[in-house]
Amino acid sequence: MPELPDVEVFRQYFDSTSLNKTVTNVNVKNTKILEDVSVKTLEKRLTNRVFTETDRHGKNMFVHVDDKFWLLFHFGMTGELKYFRDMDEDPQHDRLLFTFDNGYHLAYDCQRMIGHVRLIDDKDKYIQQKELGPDALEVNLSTFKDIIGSKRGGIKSALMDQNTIAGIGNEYSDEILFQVGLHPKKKVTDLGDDSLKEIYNAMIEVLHTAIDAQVDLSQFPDSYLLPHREKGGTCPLNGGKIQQIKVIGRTAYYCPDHQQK
DNA sequence: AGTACCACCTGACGGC
DNA sequence: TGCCGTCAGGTGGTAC
Repeated sequence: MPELPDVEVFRQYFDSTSLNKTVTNVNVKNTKILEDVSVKTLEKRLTNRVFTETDRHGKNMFVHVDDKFWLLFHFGMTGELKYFRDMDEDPQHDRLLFTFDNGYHLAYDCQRMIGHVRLIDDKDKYIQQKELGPDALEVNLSTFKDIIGSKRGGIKSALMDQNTIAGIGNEYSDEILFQVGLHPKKKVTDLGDDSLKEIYNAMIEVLHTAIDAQVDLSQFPDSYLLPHREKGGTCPLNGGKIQQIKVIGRTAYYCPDHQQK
């Protein structure tokens, strides 16, 4: 599901396909994905414009339009981008389609329509208004220890809280805790300085590794949980059976043999 | 402040 | 074969 590494790969994909071309047509195929903007306004403000650069904060992708304002993509659970020429390649759940002056198209495909698109004038102000925490790949160790260390609940919920650190969701929080050998429900207050530092290092390592692998699970290291994160999965470290538990309403996967409370 | 639970939304899957 | 309940999970709202 689109978490920080996925969104970063989408951003790189967007950069390599859709920058510096004039948008000749904007086609909103399902209005449910629009947030605080009408079809008319979106079409009017994007037609005949150029996407000039991109940025990302957590799971949010920002696209600068004529260096003036921003188009925000949030991918929800099932969002993705596809760039193509012939309309027979138009993906099944295309909700928003751009056409460029070279005849190619960019589709925002979102099966479950939990993602959304909106226009933003001031990106930093938007991040502030949403009260998002620092981006997981931008935050430094000292800030990480301060903000995670001040939490009272479990470590998994702290890592997934976008207002604490932005970018980590259910799957990557499982991977990070797997790498450091901590139980998902371990209380943050029971963690020492060294543990927080280990979690921080694992977070950076896991996120970079996933981006380098272009989030292709078959390219992940053998020692990673994610390729084995399923019912009946086997721990790649000790052959133990991967367990599932509910943590703040999410299904957490972990290896009980080496991830203890 | 943290957690529990619900809603949004579609499609896959298991049970009968 | 086909219908139904459940689940996936990012986000946001409400209740405790």
